[in-house]
Amino acid sequence: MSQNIAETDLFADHRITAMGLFTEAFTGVSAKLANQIVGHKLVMAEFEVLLRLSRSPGGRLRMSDLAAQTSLTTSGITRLIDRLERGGLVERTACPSDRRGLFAQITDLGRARLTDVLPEHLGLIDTWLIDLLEPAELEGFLGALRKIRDAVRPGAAAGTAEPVEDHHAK
Amino acid sequence: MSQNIAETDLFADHRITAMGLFTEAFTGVSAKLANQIVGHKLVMAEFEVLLRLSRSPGGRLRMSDLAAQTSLTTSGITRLIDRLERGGLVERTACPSDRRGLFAQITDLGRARLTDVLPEHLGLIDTWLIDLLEPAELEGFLGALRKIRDAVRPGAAAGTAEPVEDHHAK
DNA sequence: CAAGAGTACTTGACGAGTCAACGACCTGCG
DNA sequence: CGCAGGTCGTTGACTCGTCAAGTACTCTTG
Repeated sequence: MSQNIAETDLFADHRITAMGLFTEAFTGVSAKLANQIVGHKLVMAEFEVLLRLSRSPGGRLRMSDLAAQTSLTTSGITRLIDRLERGGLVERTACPSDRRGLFAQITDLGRARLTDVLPEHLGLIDTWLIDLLEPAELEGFLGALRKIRDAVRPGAAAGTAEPVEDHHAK
Repeated sequence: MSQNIAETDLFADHRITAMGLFTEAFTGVSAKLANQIVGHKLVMAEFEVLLRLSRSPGGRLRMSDLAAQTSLTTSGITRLIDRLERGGLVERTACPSDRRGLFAQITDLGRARLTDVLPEHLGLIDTWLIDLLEPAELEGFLGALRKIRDAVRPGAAAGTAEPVEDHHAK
Protein backbone atom coordinates (compact mmCIF):
# COMPACT_ATOMS: atom_id res chain seq x y z
CA MET A 1 0.00 0.00 0.00
CA SER A 2 2.95 2.36 0.25
CA GLN A 3 4.03 4.15 -2.87
CA ASN A 4 4.62 7.77 -3.80
CA ILE A 5 7.87 7.59 -1.85
CA ALA A 6 9.24 10.87 -3.12
CA GLU A 7 6.06 12.71 -2.28
CA THR A 8 5.87 11.16 1.14
CA ASP A 9 9.39 12.32 1.90
CA LEU A 10 8.49 15.85 0.97
CA PHE A 11 5.72 15.71 3.51
CA ALA A 12 8.02 14.48 6.30
CA ASP A 13 10.92 16.86 5.82
CA HIS A 14 13.22 17.48 8.78
CA ARG A 15 12.37 21.15 8.60
CA ILE A 16 8.72 20.36 9.25
CA THR A 17 9.85 18.34 12.25
CA ALA A 18 11.95 21.19 13.60
CA MET A 19 9.15 23.68 13.24
CA GLY A 20 6.73 21.19 14.78
CA LEU A 21 8.99 20.87 17.79
CA PHE A 22 9.19 24.64 18.12
CA THR A 23 5.41 24.82 17.97
CA GLU A 24 4.79 22.04 20.46
CA ALA A 25 7.27 23.39 22.96
CA PHE A 26 5.96 26.94 22.76
CA THR A 27 2.27 26.14 22.76
CA GLY A 28 2.84 23.68 25.58
CA VAL A 29 4.50 26.22 27.87
CA SER A 30 2.09 28.86 26.74
CA ALA A 31 -0.88 26.68 27.64
CA LYS A 32 0.47 26.14 31.15
CA LEU A 33 0.75 29.88 31.68
CA ALA A 34 -2.55 30.72 30.00
CA ASN A 35 -4.23 28.20 32.21
CA GLN A 36 -3.09 29.99 35.34
CA ILE A 37 -4.09 33.39 33.95
CA VAL A 38 -7.55 32.15 33.10
CA GLY A 39 -7.90 30.98 36.69
CA HIS A 40 -7.62 34.66 37.63
CA LYS A 41 -10.34 35.75 35.21
CA LEU A 42 -7.99 37.17 32.60
CA VAL A 43 -6.80 36.05 29.22
CA MET A 44 -3.15 36.16 28.19
CA ALA A 45 -3.45 39.28 26.09
CA GLU A 46 -5.12 41.11 28.96
CA PHE A 47 -2.42 40.05 31.36
CA GLU A 48 0.23 41.23 28.94
CA VAL A 49 -1.44 44.62 28.58
CA LEU A 50 -1.74 45.06 32.34
CA LEU A 51 1.92 44.16 32.71
CA ARG A 52 3.01 46.67 30.07
CA LEU A 53 0.88 49.40 31.61
CA SER A 54 2.27 48.68 35.06
CA ARG A 55 5.81 49.13 33.77
CA SER A 56 5.15 52.33 31.85
CA PRO A 57 5.69 55.80 33.31
CA GLY A 58 2.44 56.89 34.95
CA GLY A 59 0.99 53.43 34.47
CA ARG A 60 -0.48 54.42 31.15
CA LEU A 61 0.06 54.04 27.43
CA ARG A 62 -1.70 55.24 24.32
CA MET A 63 -4.05 52.78 22.70
CA SER A 64 -1.97 52.76 19.54
CA ASP A 65 1.24 52.15 21.49
CA LEU A 66 -0.35 49.11 23.08
CA ALA A 67 -1.33 47.86 19.65
CA ALA A 68 2.24 48.33 18.42
CA GLN A 69 3.72 46.50 21.40
CA THR A 70 1.42 43.51 21.30
CA SER A 71 0.35 41.35 18.43
CA LEU A 72 -3.10 42.92 18.34
CA THR A 73 -4.56 45.45 15.93
CA THR A 74 -5.84 48.77 17.25
CA SER A 75 -9.32 47.40 16.94
CA GLY A 76 -8.37 44.40 19.04
CA ILE A 77 -6.93 46.77 21.66
CA THR A 78 -10.14 48.78 21.71
CA ARG A 79 -12.14 45.68 22.57
CA LEU A 80 -9.60 44.38 25.05
CA ILE A 81 -9.52 47.70 26.93
CA ASP A 82 -13.32 47.69 26.85
CA ARG A 83 -13.27 44.44 28.79
CA LEU A 84 -10.59 45.53 31.26
CA GLU A 85 -12.40 48.82 31.84
CA ARG A 86 -15.65 47.00 32.46
CA GLY A 87 -13.79 45.03 35.10
CA GLY A 88 -12.33 48.18 36.63
CA LEU A 89 -8.71 47.18 35.96
CA VAL A 90 -7.93 50.11 33.65
CA GLU A 91 -9.55 53.38 32.70
CA ARG A 92 -9.43 55.49 29.57
CA THR A 93 -8.11 58.99 30.16
CA ALA A 94 -7.83 61.85 27.71
CA CYS A 95 -4.52 62.76 26.11
CA PRO A 96 -4.04 66.50 26.60
CA SER A 97 -1.71 66.99 23.66
CA ASP A 98 -3.83 65.18 21.08
CA ARG A 99 -7.56 65.13 21.44
CA ARG A 100 -7.91 62.13 19.15
CA GLY A 101 -5.81 60.04 21.49
CA LEU A 102 -6.59 58.13 24.64
CA PHE A 103 -4.48 56.68 27.40
CA ALA A 104 -5.23 53.33 28.91
CA GLN A 105 -4.37 53.81 32.58
CA ILE A 106 -3.99 50.95 35.01
CA THR A 107 -6.03 51.33 38.21
CA ASP A 108 -5.13 50.29 41.74
CA LEU A 109 -7.41 47.33 41.25
CA GLY A 110 -5.45 46.45 38.12
CA ARG A 111 -2.15 46.57 39.97
CA ALA A 112 -3.59 44.51 42.77
CA ARG A 113 -4.72 41.90 40.28
CA LEU A 114 -1.24 41.75 38.81
CA THR A 115 0.27 41.35 42.26
CA ASP A 116 -2.08 38.45 42.82
CA VAL A 117 -1.12 36.72 39.62
CA LEU A 118 2.58 37.36 39.20
CA PRO A 119 4.34 35.32 41.88
CA GLU A 120 2.69 32.08 40.83
CA HIS A 121 3.17 33.03 37.20
CA LEU A 122 6.91 33.44 37.64
CA GLY A 123 7.02 30.10 39.40
CA LEU A 124 5.36 28.47 36.42
CA ILE A 125 7.92 29.96 34.06
CA ASP A 126 10.62 28.44 36.24
CA THR A 127 8.93 25.08 36.32
CA TRP A 128 8.11 24.74 32.63
CA LEU A 129 11.00 26.59 31.04
CA ILE A 130 13.95 27.90 33.09
CA ASP A 131 14.51 24.97 35.43
CA LEU A 132 14.32 22.41 32.63
CA LEU A 133 17.61 23.59 31.15
CA GLU A 134 21.16 23.68 32.44
CA PRO A 135 22.45 27.24 32.87
CA ALA A 136 24.67 27.04 29.80
CA GLU A 137 21.92 25.38 27.83
CA LEU A 138 19.52 28.14 28.83
CA GLU A 139 22.01 30.75 27.69
CA GLY A 140 22.35 29.07 24.32
CA PHE A 141 18.60 28.72 24.03
CA LEU A 142 17.96 32.38 24.77
CA GLY A 143 20.75 33.37 22.38
CA ALA A 144 19.15 31.38 19.59
CA LEU A 145 15.75 32.89 20.37
CA ARG A 146 17.28 36.36 20.26
CA LYS A 147 18.75 35.70 16.82
CA ILE A 148 15.43 34.47 15.56
CA ARG A 149 13.46 37.29 17.14
CA ASP A 150 15.80 39.89 15.68
CA ALA A 151 15.42 38.35 12.26
CA VAL A 152 11.65 38.01 12.23
CA ARG A 153 10.74 41.12 14.20
CA PRO A 154 13.25 43.79 13.30
CA GLY A 155 13.04 46.62 15.80
CA ALA A 156 11.08 44.63 18.36
CA ALA A 157 13.88 44.45 20.87
CA ALA A 158 12.74 47.62 22.62
CA GLY A 159 9.13 46.55 22.51
CA THR A 160 7.95 47.94 19.19
CA ALA A 161 6.48 45.20 17.13
CA GLU A 162 5.14 45.56 13.66
CA PRO A 163 2.60 43.39 11.90
CA VAL A 164 4.17 40.97 9.50
CA GLU A 165 3.73 42.23 6.00
CA ASP A 166 4.74 39.94 3.24
CA HIS A 167 1.82 38.96 1.12
CA HIS A 168 2.54 36.35 -1.43
CA ALA A 169 1.13 35.09 -4.65
CA LYS A 170 -2.60 34.78 -4.64
CA MET B 1 22.91 40.89 34.88
CA SER B 2 21.02 40.17 38.09
CA GLN B 3 20.98 43.17 40.41
CA ASN B 4 19.16 44.00 43.57
CA ILE B 5 15.62 42.91 42.98
CA ALA B 6 13.23 45.24 44.76
CA GLU B 7 9.59 44.36 45.03
CA THR B 8 8.57 46.69 42.24
CA ASP B 9 10.94 44.83 39.95
CA LEU B 10 8.54 41.96 40.25
CA PHE B 11 6.93 43.41 37.15
CA ALA B 12 10.21 43.32 35.20
CA ASP B 13 11.55 39.94 36.26
CA HIS B 14 14.09 38.21 34.05
CA ARG B 15 11.73 35.27 33.75
CA ILE B 16 9.14 37.52 32.14
CA THR B 17 11.83 38.64 29.74
CA ALA B 18 12.80 35.09 28.84
CA MET B 19 9.22 34.08 28.21
CA GLY B 20 8.67 37.26 26.22
CA LEU B 21 11.61 36.38 24.03
CA PHE B 22 10.25 32.87 23.51
CA THR B 23 6.90 34.36 22.56
CA GLU B 24 8.27 36.97 20.18
CA ALA B 25 10.54 34.51 18.42
CA PHE B 26 7.85 31.89 18.00
CA THR B 27 5.03 34.20 17.00
CA GLY B 28 7.38 35.97 14.62
CA VAL B 29 8.36 32.81 12.74
CA SER B 30 4.85 31.54 12.95
CA ALA B 31 3.48 34.72 11.40
CA LYS B 32 5.88 34.40 8.45
CA LEU B 33 4.67 30.89 7.79
CA ALA B 34 1.01 31.67 8.39
CA ASN B 35 1.28 34.51 5.97
CA GLN B 36 2.37 32.19 3.19
CA ILE B 37 -0.33 29.66 4.03
CA VAL B 38 -3.01 32.33 3.94
CA GLY B 39 -1.79 33.28 0.47
CA HIS B 40 -2.85 29.78 -0.57
CA LYS B 41 -6.33 30.13 0.93
CA LEU B 42 -5.68 28.01 3.98
CA VAL B 43 -5.15 28.75 7.63
CA MET B 44 -2.36 27.16 9.62
CA ALA B 45 -4.57 24.62 11.37
CA GLU B 46 -5.97 23.49 8.03
CA PHE B 47 -2.50 23.12 6.58
CA GLU B 48 -1.41 21.07 9.58
CA VAL B 49 -4.40 18.78 9.25
CA LEU B 50 -3.79 18.23 5.54
CA LEU B 51 -0.15 17.45 6.30
CA ARG B 52 -1.04 14.92 8.97
CA LEU B 53 -3.60 13.26 6.73
CA SER B 54 -1.12 13.06 3.89
CA ARG B 55 1.36 11.22 6.09
CA SER B 56 -1.12 8.76 7.55
CA PRO B 57 -1.72 5.31 6.10
CA GLY B 58 -4.53 5.58 3.58
CA GLY B 59 -4.41 9.36 3.80
CA ARG B 60 -7.03 9.34 6.49
CA LEU B 61 -7.46 9.75 10.24
CA ARG B 62 -10.35 9.62 12.63
CA MET B 63 -11.79 12.97 13.64
CA SER B 64 -10.92 12.33 17.25
CA ASP B 65 -7.33 11.38 16.38
CA LEU B 66 -6.96 14.67 14.58
CA ALA B 67 -8.23 16.46 17.65
CA ALA B 68 -5.74 14.61 19.81
CA GLN B 69 -2.82 15.42 17.50
CA THR B 70 -3.56 19.12 17.10
CA SER B 71 -4.39 21.74 19.65
CA LEU B 72 -8.05 21.80 18.66
CA THR B 73 -11.07 20.31 20.39
CA THR B 74 -13.19 17.76 18.55
CA SER B 75 -15.69 20.48 17.91
CA GLY B 76 -12.99 22.64 16.37
CA ILE B 77 -12.01 19.69 14.16
CA THR B 78 -15.61 19.24 13.07
CA ARG B 79 -15.76 22.82 11.83
CA LEU B 80 -12.30 22.74 10.28
CA ILE B 81 -13.11 19.56 8.34
CA ASP B 82 -16.41 21.20 7.32
CA ARG B 83 -14.41 23.98 5.66
CA LEU B 84 -11.89 21.66 4.01
CA GLU B 85 -14.67 19.41 2.76
CA ARG B 86 -16.53 22.40 1.34
CA GLY B 87 -13.33 23.21 -0.55
CA GLY B 88 -12.98 19.63 -1.77
CA LEU B 89 -9.65 19.04 -0.04
CA VAL B 90 -10.87 16.23 2.22
CA GLU B 91 -13.94 14.04 2.49
CA ARG B 92 -15.62 12.30 5.39
CA THR B 93 -15.81 8.54 5.02
CA ALA B 94 -17.48 6.03 7.30
CA CYS B 95 -15.48 3.91 9.70
CA PRO B 96 -16.53 0.29 9.15
CA SER B 97 -15.56 -0.92 12.60
CA ASP B 98 -17.33 1.81 14.56
CA ARG B 99 -20.41 3.40 13.16
CA ARG B 100 -20.08 6.43 15.42
CA GLY B 101 -16.73 7.24 13.91
CA LEU B 102 -15.69 9.09 10.78
CA PHE B 103 -12.48 9.29 8.83
CA ALA B 104 -11.27 12.51 7.36
CA GLN B 105 -9.72 11.44 4.07
CA ILE B 106 -7.47 13.69 2.02
CA THR B 107 -8.48 14.00 -1.64
CA ASP B 108 -6.27 14.29 -4.69
CA LEU B 109 -7.10 17.96 -4.73
CA GLY B 110 -5.94 18.15 -1.13
CA ARG B 111 -2.63 16.49 -1.95
CA ALA B 112 -2.19 18.79 -4.92
CA ARG B 113 -2.74 21.81 -2.72
CA LEU B 114 -0.09 20.55 -0.30
CA THR B 115 2.34 20.01 -3.15
CA ASP B 116 1.73 23.61 -4.18
CA VAL B 117 2.40 24.98 -0.75
CA LEU B 118 5.17 22.83 0.67
CA PRO B 119 8.32 23.72 -1.26
CA GLU B 120 7.99 27.42 -0.56
CA HIS B 121 6.97 26.63 3.00
CA LEU B 122 10.12 24.62 3.61
CA GLY B 123 12.15 27.46 2.19
CA LEU B 124 10.59 29.86 4.66
CA ILE B 125 11.45 27.56 7.56
CA ASP B 126 15.04 27.63 6.35
CA THR B 127 15.06 31.38 6.01
CA TRP B 128 13.47 32.28 9.32
CA LEU B 129 14.70 29.47 11.53
CA ILE B 130 17.23 26.91 10.34
CA ASP B 131 19.63 29.14 8.46
CA LEU B 132 19.77 31.71 11.24
CA LEU B 133 21.66 29.34 13.52
CA GLU B 134 25.03 27.62 13.30
CA PRO B 135 24.73 23.84 13.02
CA ALA B 136 25.84 23.27 16.61
CA GLU B 137 23.64 26.07 17.82
CA LEU B 138 20.68 24.56 16.00
CA GLU B 139 21.37 21.22 17.63
CA GLY B 140 21.41 22.81 21.05
CA PHE B 141 18.28 24.75 20.27
CA LEU B 142 16.38 21.67 19.15
CA GLY B 143 17.66 19.75 22.16
CA ALA B 144 16.34 22.41 24.50
CA LEU B 145 13.00 22.45 22.69
CA ARG B 146 12.79 18.70 23.02
CA LYS B 147 13.34 18.87 26.76
CA ILE B 148 10.66 21.51 27.09
CA ARG B 149 8.23 19.70 24.83
CA ASP B 150 8.69 16.43 26.71
CA ALA B 151 8.03 18.23 29.98
CA VAL B 152 4.94 20.13 28.94
CA ARG B 153 3.40 17.57 26.57
CA PRO B 154 4.20 14.14 27.90
CA GLY B 155 3.50 11.57 25.23
CA ALA B 156 3.41 13.96 22.30
CA ALA B 157 6.70 12.84 20.80
CA ALA B 158 4.95 11.23 17.82
CA GLY B 159 3.70 14.66 16.81
CA THR B 160 5.39 15.35 13.50
CA ALA B 161 7.53 12.31 12.88
CA GLU B 162 5.72 9.03 12.56
CA PRO B 163 2.11 8.22 11.79
CA VAL B 164 0.35 6.73 14.76
CA GLU B 165 -2.20 4.07 13.82
CA ASP B 166 -3.72 3.27 17.14
CA HIS B 167 -7.41 3.76 17.46
CA HIS B 168 -9.52 1.68 19.78
CA ALA B 169 -6.92 2.08 22.47
CA LYS B 170 -7.74 1.14 26.05
C1' DC C 1 -29.77 -9.33 26.89
C1' DA C 2 -31.28 -4.98 28.63
C1' DA C 3 -29.65 -1.19 31.21
C1' DG C 4 -26.34 2.03 32.25
C1' DA C 5 -22.13 4.07 31.32
C1' DG C 6 -18.96 5.75 28.21
C1' DT C 7 -17.31 7.42 23.42
C1' DA C 8 -17.68 9.95 18.71
C1' DC C 9 -19.20 13.54 16.42
C1' DT C 10 -22.33 17.68 15.75
C1' DT C 11 -24.68 21.87 16.97
C1' DG C 12 -26.11 26.42 19.30
C1' DA C 13 -24.59 30.17 21.67
C1' DC C 14 -20.99 32.90 22.47
C1' DG C 15 -15.97 34.99 23.02
C1' DA C 16 -12.12 37.15 21.00
C1' DG C 17 -9.88 38.54 17.21
C1' DT C 18 -9.65 40.56 12.14
C1' DC C 19 -10.62 43.92 8.33
C1' DA C 20 -12.88 47.80 6.22
C1' DA C 21 -15.18 51.89 6.76
C1' DC C 22 -16.27 55.35 9.48
C1' DG C 23 -16.06 60.33 12.42
C1' DA C 24 -12.99 63.21 14.84
C1' DC C 25 -8.85 65.41 15.01
C1' DC C 26 -4.07 67.09 13.55
C1' DT C 27 -0.71 69.05 10.22
C1' DG C 28 1.48 71.11 6.17
C1' DC C 29 1.04 73.99 2.42
C1' DG C 30 -1.07 77.00 -1.34
C1' DC D 1 -6.81 81.14 6.54
C1' DG D 2 -8.69 76.77 4.52
C1' DC D 3 -8.56 72.51 3.20
C1' DA D 4 -6.23 67.93 1.59
C1' DG D 5 -4.54 64.21 3.43
C1' DG D 6 -2.73 61.65 7.31
C1' DT D 7 -3.53 59.49 12.13
C1' DC D 8 -6.39 57.81 16.33
C1' DG D 9 -9.81 55.18 18.04
C1' DT D 10 -14.35 52.88 17.39
C1' DT D 11 -17.82 50.09 15.15
C1' DG D 12 -20.24 46.45 12.10
C1' DA D 13 -19.82 42.30 9.90
C1' DC D 14 -17.32 38.38 9.69
C1' DT D 15 -14.11 34.18 10.93
C1' DC D 16 -12.34 30.78 13.82
C1' DG D 17 -12.27 28.83 17.91
C1' DT D 18 -14.45 27.21 22.69
C1' DC D 19 -17.87 25.01 25.86
C1' DA D 20 -22.10 22.62 26.93
C1' DA D 21 -25.67 19.92 25.50
C1' DG D 22 -27.59 16.60 22.30
C1' DT D 23 -27.81 12.39 19.26
C1' DA D 24 -26.18 8.08 17.95
C1' DC D 25 -23.65 4.35 18.74
C1' DT D 26 -20.60 0.77 21.60
C1' DC D 27 -19.14 -1.67 25.72
C1' DT D 28 -19.79 -3.85 30.23
C1' DT D 29 -22.11 -6.26 33.43
C1' DG D 30 -25.64 -8.42 36.45
